[in-house]
Amino acid sequence: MGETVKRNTKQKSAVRHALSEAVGFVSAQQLHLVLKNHGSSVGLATVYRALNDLVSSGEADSLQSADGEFLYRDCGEGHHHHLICRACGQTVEIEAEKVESWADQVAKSHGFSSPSHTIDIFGTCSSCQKKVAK
Amino acid sequence: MGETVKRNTKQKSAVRHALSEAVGFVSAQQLHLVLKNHGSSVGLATVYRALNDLVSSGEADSLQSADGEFLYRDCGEGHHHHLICRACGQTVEIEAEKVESWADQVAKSHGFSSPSHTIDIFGTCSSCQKKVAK
DNA sequence: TCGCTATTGACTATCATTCTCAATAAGGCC
DNA sequence: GGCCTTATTGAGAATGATAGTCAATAGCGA
Repeated sequence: MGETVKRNTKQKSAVRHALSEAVGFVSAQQLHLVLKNHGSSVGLATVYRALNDLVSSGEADSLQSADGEFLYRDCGEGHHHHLICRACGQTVEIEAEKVESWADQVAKSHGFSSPSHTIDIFGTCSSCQKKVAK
Repeated sequence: MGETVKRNTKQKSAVRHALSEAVGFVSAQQLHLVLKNHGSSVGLATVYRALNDLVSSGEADSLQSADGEFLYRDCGEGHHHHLICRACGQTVEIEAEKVESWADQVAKSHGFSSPSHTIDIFGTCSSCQKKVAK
């Protein structure tokens, strides 16, 4: 059974860095574009692979947008949730300890083990409200 | 400005009915298969259209599975959330009034309007736990 | 530096979902 | 009931995100 030894490559660091620079959530495609525009000609497939690695190692966070696209975000700081503007994509990090424990309790009370959850709030941020109101 | 007048068609009713028969969440593709097997040769595109209509009219609920597929469920009874088994797909409906209002409050306190949210809990149900343990 | 092999990148494959458009049929009107 | 307008359908093709393939490349331990 081979434990694959991870290697650090320029490409992976490039993706990691681009992700840390990005504001809010970005798609793999967006990241790929950004990297191209900055000279790093990283392959699209590599961006996907790097992002998946980052997510499974807990360095990044992922969620699905309303139309099913996967979005990623830099996230060293443990588990948390997001409040996302539907219009401009601005993201606010949310503390949700109560909800966390609620979710775990609900799962346990129904006999479900190893619970995880998806909790995200969407809305229109104040500046986007103004734009619409204009 | 054209208000498109909706028509009731066999196909739409067929989808509605198939959805109401289905247990838990089903994908559009699954529904399409079921309909085919039952003789109704409804087009796949039509299933998608019907499901979208049902969702926007509030007759159905939709969520995204972990791999980005859209799943649908019959749902006349207003807003609620789900506890879903990762292994077998079994679904439990959850009351979450507290969490609802928490989500709305969080949104408002950050100046976000017209809040909506995505709250789903995933876990392994007791019978699937047994299977694995075997 | 050498060698092994994880990783890359260009391409292709997959798969869900949406679009196109001619043909069909729902439902109001007579 | 029959007619007419037009929403809806269905088959297939288009789209678009993500995953797989495989030869070539490049980490990194020795």
